[in-house]
Amino acid sequence: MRSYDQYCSIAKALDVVGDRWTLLIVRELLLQGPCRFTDLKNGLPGIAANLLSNRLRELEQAELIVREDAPPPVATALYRLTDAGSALEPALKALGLWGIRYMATPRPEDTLRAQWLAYAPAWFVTDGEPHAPAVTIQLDCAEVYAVLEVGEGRVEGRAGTADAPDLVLGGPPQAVLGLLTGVIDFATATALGMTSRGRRGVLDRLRPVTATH
Amino acid sequence: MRSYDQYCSIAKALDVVGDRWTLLIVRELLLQGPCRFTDLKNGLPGIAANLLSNRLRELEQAELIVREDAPPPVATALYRLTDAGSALEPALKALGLWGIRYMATPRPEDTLRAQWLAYAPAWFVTDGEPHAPAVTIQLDCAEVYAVLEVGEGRVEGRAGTADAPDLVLGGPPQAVLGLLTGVIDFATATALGMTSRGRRGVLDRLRPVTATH
DNA sequence: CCGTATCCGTGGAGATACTG
DNA sequence: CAGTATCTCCACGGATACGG
Repeated sequence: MRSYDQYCSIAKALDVVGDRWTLLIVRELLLQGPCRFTDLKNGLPGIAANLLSNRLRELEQAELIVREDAPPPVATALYRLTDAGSALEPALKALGLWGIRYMATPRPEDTLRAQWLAYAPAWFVTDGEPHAPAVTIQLDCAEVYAVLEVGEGRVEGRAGTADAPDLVLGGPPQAVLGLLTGVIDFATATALGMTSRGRRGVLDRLRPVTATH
Repeated sequence: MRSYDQYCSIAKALDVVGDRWTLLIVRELLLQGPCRFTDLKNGLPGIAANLLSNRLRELEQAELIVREDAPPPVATALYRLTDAGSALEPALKALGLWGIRYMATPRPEDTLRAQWLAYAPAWFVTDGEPHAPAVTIQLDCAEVYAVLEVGEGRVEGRAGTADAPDLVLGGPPQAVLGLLTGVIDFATATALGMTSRGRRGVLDRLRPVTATH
């Protein structure tokens, strides 16, 4: 990216990560941990292979990622965030928190990945009853599965399924995530097609994070 | 900007503000308040007039800014952030905090504006002695003037000059801002050409903000 | 299978000149 | 002063082919 040539830390940050796709690559590495080229390509639907290749080289030169050889069983290169790269997490969180306002309107052409289903509640919702027993919520949106573990004041998310979840939410992603992030209520989510099975009362302990100015 | 078509709030945010120059336009409106076209052009050295024009139209369509007629004395259009536009402030702060790491290396071609000199301490530094009397620091970097008011736990910045500052810092911007944001110490700043006049002890009450993960 | 390199069509970015 | 019009050029996106 051409430099803005401005002595301003925002402009400097954008000089490094302002290119198209760059921040989304960092997002994937934050959510998934060290990735192979193909993992990244799968997590970034729409990116061209040559562009991903270019971006990874640029990120490596900027020392936001390192490329390293994976241990024996994999035998391929892994891309991993450096400390400087990981330090982008607060910026991505702030941007993602702002972007929630655009998650309410459904778009059929939008793709979905399990890790995105998991990170939104984990980043933008807290556990309002830290002393209550931990609970597990299973999310199932359009064949994409994620698990939320709620307890000790935190909400943690991961892709995949749980054995005995306390609550299972299914249906359109915008209904499930809208409910979890607090932009719509239970009745509205249900009207949008959300299904729920189990202890829906556990939803009451979730508290949406609000922006800190 | 072409949409990423991903159901992810970060991607959605970048769909709206990921275009080149867009976030910097928001930065100027946050720092300067409502602006005329020319104010923005001056605050964004390097932008082409047509591109600024395009971006303003896009921002207006996205309802991040409103274009309104200024009161009689000015008789021209003013661009003002909406609530949704102002809500980008935490994201810009997080990005700017991350970008501070690139402020240490001097680049002769970088431009500087007084409002950038003012916002960095105001956003990234706090007053560590909230009960001490308020003090005023004058910054003078390359003919660019800004004032910091430190007191009651806060640091506020503005472009311009002060009558009787407690401390005056001058010299290369990277020395002055590097010192204020805590990336270098007083001796190093002095070695880089920073000059100081007045009560340098007031610097001890400044506390750099660290990223909140 | 993993990743890179090349070619090409399209659109956005940037510079300049011009107009109300 | 506040933009608009026009032009060139490069980045992006997509497809394909190639090297390890």
